[in-house]
Amino acid sequence: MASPEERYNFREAEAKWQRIWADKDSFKIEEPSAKPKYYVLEMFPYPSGRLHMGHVRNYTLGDVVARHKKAKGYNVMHPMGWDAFGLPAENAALERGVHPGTWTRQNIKDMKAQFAPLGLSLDWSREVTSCEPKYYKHEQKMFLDFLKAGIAYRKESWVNWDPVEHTVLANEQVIDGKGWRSGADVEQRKLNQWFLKITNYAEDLLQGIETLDRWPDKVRLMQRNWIGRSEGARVKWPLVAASGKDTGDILEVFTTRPDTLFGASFCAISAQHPIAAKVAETDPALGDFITECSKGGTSTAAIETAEKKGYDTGLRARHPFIADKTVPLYVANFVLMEYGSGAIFGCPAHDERDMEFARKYSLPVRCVVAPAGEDAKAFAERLEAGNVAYTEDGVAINSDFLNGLKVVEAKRAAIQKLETIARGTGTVQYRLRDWGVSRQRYWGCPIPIIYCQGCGTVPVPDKDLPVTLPEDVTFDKPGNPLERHPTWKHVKCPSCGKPAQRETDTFDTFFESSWYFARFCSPHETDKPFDKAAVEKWLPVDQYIGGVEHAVLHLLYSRFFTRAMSDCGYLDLKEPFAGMFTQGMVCHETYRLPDGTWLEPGAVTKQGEGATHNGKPVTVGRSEKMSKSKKNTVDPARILDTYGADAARLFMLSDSPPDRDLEWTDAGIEGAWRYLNRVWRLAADAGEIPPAPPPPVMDASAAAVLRQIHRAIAAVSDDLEKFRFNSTVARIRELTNALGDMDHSVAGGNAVYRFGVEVAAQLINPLTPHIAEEIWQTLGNKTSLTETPWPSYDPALLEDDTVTIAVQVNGKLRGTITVAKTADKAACESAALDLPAVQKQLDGKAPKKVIIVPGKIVNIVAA
RNA sequence: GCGGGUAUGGCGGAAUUGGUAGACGCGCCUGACUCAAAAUCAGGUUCCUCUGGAGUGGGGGUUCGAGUCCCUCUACCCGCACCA
Repeated sequence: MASPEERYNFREAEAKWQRIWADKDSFKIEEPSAKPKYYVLEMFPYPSGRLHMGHVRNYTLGDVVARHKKAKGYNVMHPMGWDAFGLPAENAALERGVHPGTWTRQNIKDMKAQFAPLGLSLDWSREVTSCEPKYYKHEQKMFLDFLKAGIAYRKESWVNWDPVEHTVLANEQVIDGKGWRSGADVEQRKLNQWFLKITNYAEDLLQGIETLDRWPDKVRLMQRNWIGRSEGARVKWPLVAASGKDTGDILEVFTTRPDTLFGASFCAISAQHPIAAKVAETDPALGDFITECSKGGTSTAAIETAEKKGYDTGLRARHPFIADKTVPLYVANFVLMEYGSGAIFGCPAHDERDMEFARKYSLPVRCVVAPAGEDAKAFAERLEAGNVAYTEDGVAINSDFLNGLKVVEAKRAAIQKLETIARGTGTVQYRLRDWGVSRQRYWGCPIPIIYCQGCGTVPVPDKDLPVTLPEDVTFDKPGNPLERHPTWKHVKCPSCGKPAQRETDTFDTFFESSWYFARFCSPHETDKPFDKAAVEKWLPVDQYIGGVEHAVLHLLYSRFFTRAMSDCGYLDLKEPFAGMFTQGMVCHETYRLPDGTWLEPGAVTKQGEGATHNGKPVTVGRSEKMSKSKKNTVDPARILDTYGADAARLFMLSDSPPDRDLEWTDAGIEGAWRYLNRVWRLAADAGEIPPAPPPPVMDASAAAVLRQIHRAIAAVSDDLEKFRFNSTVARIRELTNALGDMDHSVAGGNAVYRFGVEVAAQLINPLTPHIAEEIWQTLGNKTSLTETPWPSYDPALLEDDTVTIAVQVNGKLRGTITVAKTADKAACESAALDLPAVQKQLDGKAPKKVIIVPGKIVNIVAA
């Protein structure tokens, strides 16, 4: 038995319980089981080789859920694996000459070892590694099924091209329009690439969001906006050459504001639009402009923040409604080829961007919508003279047959007319684009396609799957190693037998993460990706947890993939994640020397207000996301070694709400560590008390603590369900504070105290499982907390008979009264009016009005 | 540029439907124990011009009553389709 003075030995205890859990297979699912299933999943990590605090936070959150649900009587599945394909492995190969496979597999080994001391309730027997053929072969098959089902197709699309390195760059590798390594101006190039038809599912993905009631509203909103459904019209504008003759081309423009067609003053097309290319053939200056637009990368952010520029093609476009009216056609750098038809019409009076463009190129501004009830003529004059567009609701003016209609009605009428005169149609447009899955990289899943001169695009036959990556590749030359491998890409055409070539592109790594949650349900299946029955039993994931940075892409791709897999007969499900939780980042203060170099936290000595490094003053910067570049990282291994897993977990859970950013502080982890020792001393005391039920008659103080214990169970249970882990910790601390303060010598004192410590161990178990088990054992329990049901509370013990309520005069607090819970309004009022502070405020006058909310407040309104 | 979010003591945060702002903790202060330190324990800690007043990023509004609802402004953070 530990003496109260002895400090808690986390090293011994944590290793001991981790061994016991492993020996007993405590975290495997029960099979068979009558219990309801619960699937807890954290986003599987990219094996960078170093576990960082963001991982620790993510997996701790999941572990709390998993352990709590297990105690609540669920059959819990909590797997882990590796998102093992990706760019960093190729960068390592390039920079250090290590093979991506060697590097990745070593990292997995290292990281798995770093996981162990965290004490997570993971079932490692389900581990999956996405870079292994036994995993990725299934997605090659899926892709071929998608191809058959018309979900996969090939088309040309634009990429960031580094002219020096001769490689395609990721957007993050394009910095200010230049390649990150070469520094050369990045160009946009067209390549043939594979796409998945996620746009076919746009409406269903949008509708599905409504069913995701256990997702954060902000994520649902972001997905809705990403899909970006908008109703509008496609409008046809026949083009007219400078000579006044029709060219025969018809420009198709998408607009959400067909009601403003009468205010059109120009049309604009993307620099990548076919018409732009055609005009450029005879106009070298336009060619230069297009080249200029192609510099700076493909990212939407870069395109939309660039200065708005246009080039007048000299062509004009025929207005659909006004006979003989034409507007100039520009090529503009802000028009996206990927959205709508790659062409817009500009109505400067009612669109900010068009207004800016019109002022820059001296184009007319014609007001065609005025706010209802205002003098339309005066409003129009003001608007046309100014630089601010009017984008609000209103009534059509200067618009022929639309005049007098409200915006919504005018849109409808305009579309109807367009359709009648065959100059356009009403359509629904989505911002969502098809998912480009081709990557010109080595370290990814090979796309199982063969190109034959005679037969064209030929899928690799099932019997030849998987197409595995060759291991003997070199990274000494720029470009994709698969492309220049001596033999790998040269194969016989499966259909005609003549020499043919493999597709050398690999899949986007989002491909692997779009179905791994299903693979976890039957990870050892060899001839199919997963067993249908297993997937039907375990999916959807009941609680998915990960960073908010994945709020759109990964989650949307997974939702799409689940639908696509269902359509190909793999399963029968639409939504893979029933519950979603997005955690915040882990941040730390930053430190810099006067010369601007970043310093690691360990290199900085803090003294009072200031900080120094080897005697030199250090600037303490604000807290930012932990990153290698700013050197503000804290190594979890060091923390675990110094304070143990429980302290690290407790601090991460207690300091901030899980969905917000967490600031890592040394003081915080120290505080958590001290608390664990305090709890440990309580437990040591309680261990001395023989178990006994509380006596029927006990002292009022002991009875009050007993009520508090029951309140703690209720509050903690509720907080855990709602992901309020920081207040969970606060509630548990309140409980242990009360236990520490209570007088054991009163009637029932010992029994209540012992019961309180037992409950505290159970409540804290999901958060700090090692010390909880140790306490549980100290109290003489023979079973593990992993097999112990969650404590229940007696609702009758949750509340006191009396309640203290606030008394306000004119909304300002002047005192409190303590009344019986059942006290009526009259009793509350007279008690409140009796307060000396209230008397003073009233100054002898009668109150004008008294508002009484029983159990809450009395507010006296004085004259 | 577009989309999403956040703002409360010296610090992290709490306040679940509009009802006692600052729970719980960190830090700090005072005291006890100690030769001393650490650890531990007890007490205190929103601010101010302090018998009162102010106060939840700034300004305005609704209400008996606003951190919470509405309008407006500011600052910071995240995502933007080839990082994962």
